[in-house]
Amino acid sequence: MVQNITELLRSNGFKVTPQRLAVYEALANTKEHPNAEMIFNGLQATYPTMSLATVYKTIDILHEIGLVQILNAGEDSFRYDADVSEHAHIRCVECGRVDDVFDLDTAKFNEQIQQNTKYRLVGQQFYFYGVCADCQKTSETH
Amino acid sequence: MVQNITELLRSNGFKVTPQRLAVYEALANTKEHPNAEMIFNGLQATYPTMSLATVYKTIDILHEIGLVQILNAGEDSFRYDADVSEHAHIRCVECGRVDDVFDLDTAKFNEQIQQNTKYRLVGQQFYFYGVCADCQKTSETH
DNA sequence: TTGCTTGCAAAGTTTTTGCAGGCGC
DNA sequence: GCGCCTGCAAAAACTTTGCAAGCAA
Repeated sequence: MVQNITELLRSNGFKVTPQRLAVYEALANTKEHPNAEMIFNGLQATYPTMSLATVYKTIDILHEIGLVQILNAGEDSFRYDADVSEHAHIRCVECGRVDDVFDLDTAKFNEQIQQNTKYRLVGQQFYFYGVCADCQKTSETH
Repeated sequence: MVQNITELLRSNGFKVTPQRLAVYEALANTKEHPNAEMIFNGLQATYPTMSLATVYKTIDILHEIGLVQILNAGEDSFRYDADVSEHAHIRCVECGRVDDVFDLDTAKFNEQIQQNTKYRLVGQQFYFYGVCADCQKTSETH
């Protein structure tokens, strides 16, 4: 982490509150790519008064200051990831879990986009869909 | 088109109705990647009694029989594409338009996924985000 | 004729908004 | 103390569902 969340919030004119720290911590300590409700549920034990609206508002801020990336893996809800490095994701079409996919070489795409379209590129998201190891085992037993 | 929609519906046990043909035609005749409401609005003139629920139900069937792919370009609503070939999409972060991106070489990813994860791969979706030509012009004038 | 399909309305889900009280600074 | 922030409730946006009437086969 180049700069801690407290500093980043302050320098962007946001106040530092326990809720904001808690939501970020929850995201930073999991690889589950939770959606808002999963974050909310996870915080119920330690922050019983936390509201779902606050989770959404906080994520909005965390995304704005570059601490969280927003995923759209073909579900009804958005998922969030505190690892903002450029990496792809893969979702299990059976159980819905979402995992990271690192080390894909996508560098040359930027160039191709510049050539094939008239867009000025600002970002990208790559999603793969498949059946995870656990679900493959389960189907074998049928 | 390898097989026409009428045949495909029948062979999958679905009835052929004017609504189903109309929704598919609407999707096949545009490159706008419309969402359900856009399709619904576009059909209002010729099918005044068409309901939004029918659009959703029809898309569900069209997707099931492989005539439509579902896009999740980071918006609140899903978009749909009657071009089911494997190709990427790019969305303008200013105006929201979604365009096709063809000819990206993603073949070697399949192999990399098999090596880096334990998933059995079944599909993929690549999204790019940028500023389209029109919106670049607009911002220049500011 | 049979039963899938439509279209309306209602409900469900996810996310956003309004506002009074509370807290960071 | 000032003004942003929280949490509740209500609303908004999108999608799904239930059901009576209608149409494809």
